[in-house]
Amino acid sequence: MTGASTTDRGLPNATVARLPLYLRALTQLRATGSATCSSDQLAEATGVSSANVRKDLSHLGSHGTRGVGYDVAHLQAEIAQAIGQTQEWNVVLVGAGHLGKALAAYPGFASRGSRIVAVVDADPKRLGEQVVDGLVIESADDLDEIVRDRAVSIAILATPTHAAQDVADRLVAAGVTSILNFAPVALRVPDGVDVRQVDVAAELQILAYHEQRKSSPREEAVSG
Amino acid sequence: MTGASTTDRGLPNATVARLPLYLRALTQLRATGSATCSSDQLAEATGVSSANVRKDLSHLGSHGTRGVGYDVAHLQAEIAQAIGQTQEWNVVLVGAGHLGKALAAYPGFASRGSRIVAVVDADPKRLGEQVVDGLVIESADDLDEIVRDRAVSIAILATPTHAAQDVADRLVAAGVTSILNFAPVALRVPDGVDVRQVDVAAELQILAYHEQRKSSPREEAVSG
DNA sequence: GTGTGTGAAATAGTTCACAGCA
DNA sequence: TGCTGTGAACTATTTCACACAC
Repeated sequence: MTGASTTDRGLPNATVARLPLYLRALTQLRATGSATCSSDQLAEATGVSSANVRKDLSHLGSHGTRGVGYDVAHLQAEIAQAIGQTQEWNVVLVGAGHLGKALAAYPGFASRGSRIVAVVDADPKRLGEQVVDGLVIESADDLDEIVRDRAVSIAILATPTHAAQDVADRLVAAGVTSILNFAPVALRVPDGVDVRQVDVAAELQILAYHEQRKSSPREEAVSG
Repeated sequence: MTGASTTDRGLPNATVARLPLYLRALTQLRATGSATCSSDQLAEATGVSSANVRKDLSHLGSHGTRGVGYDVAHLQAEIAQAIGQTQEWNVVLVGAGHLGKALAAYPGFASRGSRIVAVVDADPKRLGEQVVDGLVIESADDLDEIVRDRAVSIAILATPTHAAQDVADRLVAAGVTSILNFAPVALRVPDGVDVRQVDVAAELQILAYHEQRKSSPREEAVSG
C-alpha cells in the first residue's frame, strides 16, 4: 500500500519533511536564473537521492517534462501550495531567554512562511523589553488573548523545562494546534495537536554514539 | 533482515535516536527514588510506545526482569555506555551570533555528555568577548589549532548560511568528524563524517502543512 | 498475576530499473 | 538521447501477541 489512502490528499510524512528542502533549493535555483532543473540537480542541492526526489515530487502529482526536467517556478509554486506557504502563519514565541531572543531575531522565518507576532515571558522584569523591531515582550498571562486576537495557530516553546508542559496546556486551551518544542521534555497534548521536538543535547548524543563507533577498533567476522 | 548484521554491534538508527530520551527519563526516575521501572513507565515519559521501548532496549542486550521491569540505575549505565556518555565529548561552537551565544549559554549540555570547549567567530570585532564564564570568543583562523589541541571531534555550526560550507570544509580538514548544523543548507562532507541538521524554519513549515490540512474541509469517500 | 523478550505480521520508506515521452 | 514517472524489490521500523520467567 502507498502509505496514504486514495481518498485523502495526505503525503507520506517523510516526503512532507523534505518539501521544505526542495523549496529552499528551488528558490536558490530561481535566483541563479535557471528556468528548469532535473531531479539530479535537486538531489545535489538537498542531499536526497534523485530517485527519492522524483518519488516525492510524483506524490504531488507534479508534472516534470521527460528529457528536460522540472519548471523551477512552477514546481516552486506547487510545493508552496502543498505545504501551505501561500499564506503566512502567525506564530507566538513563548520564553524570552537566550534561545527565545535568538529565535525572535532569526531572519529566516519571514521568507519561509512564518511570522512571529508575539513574544511572551513569565518574568515580569522582562515585560516591555524590545527583542527586535516591532516585537516587545508581553505577559504570559495574555496568551489567550494574543492567540485569539492575532489568529495564532502555531507556537514555539522556548521556556525552561519545568514550565513547558504547563505552557503547552495553556497554549492548547487557547486554541494553538501546533507546537515546536525546544524544551527537553515529551509534551502530552490532545489528539489533533502536533508537536515537533528540537533537542540539541540529544542531537549531540546521537553524534557521540557514532563518534564512539568510529574510534573503537573494527570487529568483524566473528564466526565466518 | 534485522537492519544490522550479526558481525557489527550497530544499533538501528531509529533506536539510537531514542536512547537519549530514555536516558533523560531514567535520570528523572532516579531523582524520584524509583529503583525499577516498567516499559510502560518509560513509554509514558518519552512518548514512545511500550512495545517500541522493549524492542529498543532488547537491542542493547539489556536485561529487564520479567514481571518486574528494569533496574533504573543499571539501565541508565547501560544506555550511557552504549551512546558514549561514559566520557565527555569536547565540542567547538562556530558562530557567535544570537544563536551561537544562546547555545553557548545553554546549561543542558554538561549534564548530557557534551562540553563546549571553544567558541569561534570570523568577525574580528567579537574576538575576546566573553560569552559565558570560561568561554571567550576566539578567532576562526585558529580552528585547526583548537580542534587538535583540545581533542575536539564534534562541531556545532551556527554561522550565516553563506559561510557554512566553507567552515565545514575547514572543520573536516582539521579533524572534526561530526557536525551539528543549524545553517539551512545541505553540507557536502566526505564519507565518515556525520552531519545532523537542525532547521527551525523547516520545522515550522512541516507544522504549517499539517495546520493547513486541519483547517481544510474534510474530503472523504470520493467514489465509494 | 505481571511485565519482559521476541518471532511474526504489518506498515513505512527507499532504491532499482526501465518503459515511455519529449 | 535524456530525464521523468513508477511498479516492483528491498530495507527499515513499528506493532502485535504471546510464551516464558519471576
